[in-house]
Amino acid sequence: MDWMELKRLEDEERERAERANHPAAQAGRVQPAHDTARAGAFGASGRIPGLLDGLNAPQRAAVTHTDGPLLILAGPGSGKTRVITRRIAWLVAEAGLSPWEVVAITFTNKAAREMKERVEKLLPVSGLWISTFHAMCARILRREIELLPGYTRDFTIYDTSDRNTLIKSILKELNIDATRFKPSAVGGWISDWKNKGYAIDRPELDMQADGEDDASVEREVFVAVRKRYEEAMRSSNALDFDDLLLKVLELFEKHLGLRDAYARRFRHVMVDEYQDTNRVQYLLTKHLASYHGNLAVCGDPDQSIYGWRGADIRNILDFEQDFPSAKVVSLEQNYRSTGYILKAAESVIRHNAGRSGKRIWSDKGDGEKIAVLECADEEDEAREVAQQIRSLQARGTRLDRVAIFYRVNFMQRALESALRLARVPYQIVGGVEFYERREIRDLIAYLKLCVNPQDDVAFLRVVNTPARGVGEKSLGDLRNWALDRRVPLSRALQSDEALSAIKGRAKTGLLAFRELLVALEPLRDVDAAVALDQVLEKIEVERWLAEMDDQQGVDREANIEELRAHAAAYDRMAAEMKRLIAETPVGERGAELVQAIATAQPTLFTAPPGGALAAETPLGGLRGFLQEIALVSDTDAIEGDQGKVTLMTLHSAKGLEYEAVFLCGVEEELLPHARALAEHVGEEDGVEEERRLFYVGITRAEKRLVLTHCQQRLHFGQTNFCRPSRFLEELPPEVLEGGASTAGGDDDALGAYEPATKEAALKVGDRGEHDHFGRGTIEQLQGSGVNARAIVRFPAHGTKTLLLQYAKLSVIGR
DNA sequence: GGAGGCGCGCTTTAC
DNA sequence: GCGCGCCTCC
Repeated sequence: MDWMELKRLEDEERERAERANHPAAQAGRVQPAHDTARAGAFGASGRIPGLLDGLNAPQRAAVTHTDGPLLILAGPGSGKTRVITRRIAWLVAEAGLSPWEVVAITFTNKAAREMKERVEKLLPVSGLWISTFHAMCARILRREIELLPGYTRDFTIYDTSDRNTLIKSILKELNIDATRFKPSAVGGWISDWKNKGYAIDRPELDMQADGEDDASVEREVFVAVRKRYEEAMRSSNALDFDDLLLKVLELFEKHLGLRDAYARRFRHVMVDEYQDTNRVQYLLTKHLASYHGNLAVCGDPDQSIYGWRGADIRNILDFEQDFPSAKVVSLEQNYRSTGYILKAAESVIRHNAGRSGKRIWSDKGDGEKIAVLECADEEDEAREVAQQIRSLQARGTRLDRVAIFYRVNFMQRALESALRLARVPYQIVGGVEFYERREIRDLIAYLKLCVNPQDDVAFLRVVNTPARGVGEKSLGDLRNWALDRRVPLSRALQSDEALSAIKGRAKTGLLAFRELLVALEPLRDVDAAVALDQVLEKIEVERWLAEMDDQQGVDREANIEELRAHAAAYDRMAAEMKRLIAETPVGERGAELVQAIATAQPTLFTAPPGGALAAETPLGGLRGFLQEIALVSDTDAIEGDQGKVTLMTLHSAKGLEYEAVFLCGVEEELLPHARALAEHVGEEDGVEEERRLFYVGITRAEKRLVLTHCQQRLHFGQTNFCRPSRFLEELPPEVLEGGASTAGGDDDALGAYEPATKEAALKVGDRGEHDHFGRGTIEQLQGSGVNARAIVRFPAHGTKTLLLQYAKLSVIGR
């Protein structure tokens, strides 16, 4: 019997088992007393009172729609999370679904965690399957990947820098000039290519499909590297982020029985932030919903900001064509921001073409006007922001309700030092990550080797860390031996033949490392903290630290300590979850439900103890810890109530809200970013995505919004002049504070700047023309410099105060 | 084979 | 302005 046939049989068997275990098929077996599985774990409605309380009409419609496809167009602050969580609760309590029949996909782990908590607050259930695409796929793969040749369930996950390291060595191996073809760029090509799902359905496609000019050298490089990359990944038993999704897609397409098993299991599929899904995610979603057809997606085309990593806004725009029977619900009422902020957001986003004309509105008052601050340079900007935050704090705003956003990470530096100087506590999202630090990466490489010795990237990282006298030369020999046979380095290391050519110190070192690897082997099945301690002991930490000591020795020790704490915390969490599941505290969790889950446990998703609850069972142990840290997103670490201001990029800000928001660097070339303005980017596409980014930033603010821009900024240690962003001109003057920084009372250097020249050219009584308001007469002139304002009466729109610096007001006559 | 010094290039955005 | 990579010297 050949292999494929064997797999088919397995799939069919799986399918049969699934069918047999389907709640519908065994209702009688589950709970004779209550018809639990069908009628709802909580019986008649009324068990969960008030599920619809406080919802507006469209929100209710979204919550109660239970059959067929559903598109929820959710403007910012429209209570989307509320709708999703209530909807999940509704499906379980009213529509009779079991929790494990619902899968909800969120954009970050943090969102998943919060959503799960909120649902569990509404009704005492467990076993909900709420996670990110990546976490979900990792979990499916831990179970199913051995259906794909060459992989085992002990696979490691490579992050972007692991990927680049591997590509770098491949470039070297293929004699390709790594200065001309940067590993990160080549890695980016590969990632783009994968995100589009070409590997599945159009394997022959190469980067030509990206619309790149088909400069043949580049294409050759791409094709050659990609091939080697895939080989090396398989030999290392490693998957990159894109693979996590792609391999599941591959499994689903090659093994329809498996696909169907999952699709049948998930009677309802929900995807949040649907506007930012890429093609692979789209295909996965379709597979998951292929059996029951109950797909609910939620998103906002105006907040699509991940085009650059393959997100395809058409997924959401074309949903109705895609699912002609779809019900569409628009959530337009905003519960987050005050009027001026919303008005600003709306008039900005209006400048994008091809929108659906969705509006957002609020019944809150106008609120505070938006401040636009012009600053001398990035230090001045940072100081100003820090000062304003202090005064907000003095007026009673909690610091954890304040955020600072910026377009690019490097802007964080100036802000950080100003905050430190002003003694404003802060936390930074992303940027220089804890897990990026050298000693941490080294230790993680060791841990990865425990579980998956085939991992060549990890092997190469630590084979000579701490120093064992293994240099380039001897390592080269080993690598060639391994390469010739297409085996992992750890295998080569086991072979005396491979080592035969190596002599002296290097040989001693390699033999020592070989022994070390053997000693690490038993650690694959222990708890994370135990494994880490063992590794630390075996590599002789003190010596290692001493060796690394480049006047930061103390820091490193603290970092290692922190890693230990993380590992121990993970172990505790996993143990606690497993205990909970094993003991299933009946009282709080809904007795029938838990029983039903335990009995109706389908064959999927790891078995006992705990039945279907295993859907949320952490993998546990070292493997689980490694998976967890591979998939944490930057925003997952945000602390909510620590009395700290939060700093992050605009991209990280999606989905969050703060009482006060400072958006820095609202300048041409920064926002919109120069790259988005480059000729080869579809000019409009680029700017429109930047505008959406700006829109996302604005709409995070509840009450207070401050936009800053500088006259000059330090770039690569060079001073560059900056112009205010074109987006500022798109803000209606009436939502802007007239007096900029003077409003707070703690005014400083602003008045000292060179006055703008515009007001000199205007006189009361002049006739002017404005982009939005048309022609009008100037009634009054106030302020000077950046604060110069004109009060203009427009016959069509009434009297407006225009901040001359931004208003497109031209004089047409006196 | 390892350590220290110099020079280059870099900055989108991230799971 | 900094980090990484390459080069040189021990």
